[in-house]
Amino acid sequence: MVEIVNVIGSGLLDVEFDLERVAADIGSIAEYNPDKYPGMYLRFAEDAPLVTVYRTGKYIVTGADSEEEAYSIRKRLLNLLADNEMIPTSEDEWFRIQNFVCTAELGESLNLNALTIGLGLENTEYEPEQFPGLIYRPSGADCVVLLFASGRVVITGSRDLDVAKETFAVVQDEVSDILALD
DNA sequence: TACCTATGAACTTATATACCTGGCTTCT
DNA sequence: AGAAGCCAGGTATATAAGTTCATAGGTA
Repeated sequence: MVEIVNVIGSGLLDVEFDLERVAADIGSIAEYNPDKYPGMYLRFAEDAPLVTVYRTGKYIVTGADSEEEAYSIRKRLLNLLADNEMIPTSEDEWFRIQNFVCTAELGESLNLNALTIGLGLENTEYEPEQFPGLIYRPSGADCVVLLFASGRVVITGSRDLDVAKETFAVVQDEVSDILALD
């Protein structure tokens, strides 16, 4: 069972913002400290995903629990800007999911040293003194899998949820084959 | 050698995972 | 006072973004 824990998306509005003014107009849900970071932060509610808006009109949504939530936050951003007459009307406007961060469970404790060998040294990184997880980059898959001795797994870097799910299924098979020989 | 351009990396945010360490508090 | 426990932060992963600073290379 692959569970989404974080969705990151980015988009473009075909306008240039004066973030100082935008932050002032929007009020307390906006936070802008150009000395610290060039983006303006926007959070609709305490536990809501974070939106980072840039001078160029580009923006990022981080911390969504689903693709739907990321899109609904984007819609709220568009509505908010429209209400404040910073209307981003353009054909160039776009938004896409850039990264799904997921967790999953293999249901058994893992011998990470055996897995490093079994999954292939060229595809794995395991330095327990540096980080307790095994970093696995399955060849061909455009995502990265972190495996922990507890059997818990993190799948990250995928733009497509189905890719993350398929990758986990493959890893699940590979791991059970390797551990059967161990 | 001096100056200019180009590249690249750190910064920030979210999030799970887990292991170590330092600092602080609490209990004996 | 010393031991024990707890909490926070650093370690690593992906990804977008703009700014800023460093370094590399090339040209004069």
